[in-house]
Amino acid sequence: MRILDALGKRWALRILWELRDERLTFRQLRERCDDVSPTSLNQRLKELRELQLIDHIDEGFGYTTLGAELGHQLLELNRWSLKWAKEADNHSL
Amino acid sequence: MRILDALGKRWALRILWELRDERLTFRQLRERCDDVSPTSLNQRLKELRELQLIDHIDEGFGYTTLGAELGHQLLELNRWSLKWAKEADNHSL
DNA sequence: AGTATCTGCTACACAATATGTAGCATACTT
DNA sequence: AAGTATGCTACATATTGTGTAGCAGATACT
Repeated sequence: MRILDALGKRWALRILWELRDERLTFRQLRERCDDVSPTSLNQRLKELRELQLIDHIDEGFGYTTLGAELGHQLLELNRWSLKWAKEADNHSL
Repeated sequence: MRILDALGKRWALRILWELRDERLTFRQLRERCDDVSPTSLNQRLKELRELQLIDHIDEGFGYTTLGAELGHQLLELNRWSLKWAKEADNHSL
């Protein structure tokens, strides 16, 4: 469950989500992630790089080939969560 | 991004994963999640219940209808992560 | 009635992790 | 040489998680 544990850490999913369709610099990524602290961001980036999900070539951070596949899954997850938002609201959340 | 943030908290994904094909009691869930502290488990369960992803009727904790859909996504994610494990190993991790 | 054994969950002291602000070192531009 | 990006680190503070013990309720059995 190595990957699930990694994705379960704070900001990990969010970081991957924010990279879904463009490469971002460290600072851009910070802004998108509600100004997460650079310490935390750097820590997560390090881990995600070790897992070979993202890399840091030239113009900032972005998906590796492997990471891109995960990104696709996140898109599905998001499509679902939009539906979730509707239904959960209907049930008075 | 309410849901993504919730899923990004520690143990959240793991908890959902462990419930993928059967209802579990509080204690069973603890064991499956590497003996996570009851404090953390309870905290996460509370949040996931508020999000209407899991419920607690009769025989322990399990998916709601909404949660079951998310569980399906996690199965996909897992299928991918198995493939990931192979490839990442090949690239000398 | 008493004991045993489940259940979900809380208390609390301690440890790990995240936050927020400042700023460094490097590179590129002007 | 001064300005402006980059990724990243330092450090004090706040938040969160951990680990152990145990409570209170329900069910079952003697």
